[in-house]
Amino acid sequence: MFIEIDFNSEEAFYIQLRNQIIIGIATNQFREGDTLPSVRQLAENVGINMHTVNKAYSVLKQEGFIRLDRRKGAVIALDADKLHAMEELEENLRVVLARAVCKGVAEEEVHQMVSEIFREMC
Amino acid sequence: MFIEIDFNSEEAFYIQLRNQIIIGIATNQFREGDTLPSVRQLAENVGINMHTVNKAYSVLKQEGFIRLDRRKGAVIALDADKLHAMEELEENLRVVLARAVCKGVAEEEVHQMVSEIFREMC
DNA sequence: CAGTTGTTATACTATGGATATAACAAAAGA
DNA sequence: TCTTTTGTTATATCCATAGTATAACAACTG
Repeated sequence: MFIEIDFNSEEAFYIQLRNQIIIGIATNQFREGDTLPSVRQLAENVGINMHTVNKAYSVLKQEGFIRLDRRKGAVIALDADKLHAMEELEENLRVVLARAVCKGVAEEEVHQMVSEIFREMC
Repeated sequence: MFIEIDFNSEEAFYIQLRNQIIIGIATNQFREGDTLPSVRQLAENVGINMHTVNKAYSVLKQEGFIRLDRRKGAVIALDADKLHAMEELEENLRVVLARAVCKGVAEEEVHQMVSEIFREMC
């Protein structure tokens, strides 16, 4: 799995890391039980500070995507709190879709895009 | 149209304003040509500073949702750059859906949610 | 034993969010 | 004409966050 930082992006480094890892899990490049690189290792690989990686991992733990093990490090472990995930999804979709609707994107086009993205996942 | 600030939210005030106005446009509470409240007026109504509202309006202009007129103020005016909107939508959906997929949300459930949200818009 | 792990603590810089005043030209209303 | 309101611009300040830099410690690994 390739993780890399876009240093020109306005998105915070730890958010970029978080999102890429979540997409990695969704696309099955990381699976339940797999171990992520150590904070020092990943930090060196992508060229950022150790604490920034640590923050990304902390957020991922707090959001229920990984478990932080003293001996194994960061392990993929999903909490599967589906109700909470659905609520969060709806809030996010409402904003994201509103932006698209204003610019003339049709419902059918959204459904197609959703199907296409799901084809890459699971 | 009710615009209000959640002072406990972690989201920046100007982002909250931006999102609510965009949703307002998408749900037809604001229509092309309608005028938004003046920066001073809206600032007083929702209880925040004038410059924060000004920033929200600047972002909305830069993103192609309103036009800032010397005489009329902030006027709803969509640039309808659909190609750009589609690209942005796909990027956003990829992250948002990945989070949901990890927590066990099924494709069919997403389609239903999209349809439901579209029912509130247009 | 040496090296690596996660973890915690502290300190510093830079940036961004939010506020507070202030001022100005242009437009609107009386 | 006078006053008010408009958008706009310019400073300045305060605080939180992002990112980096060292450092140290206990626990696990080889």
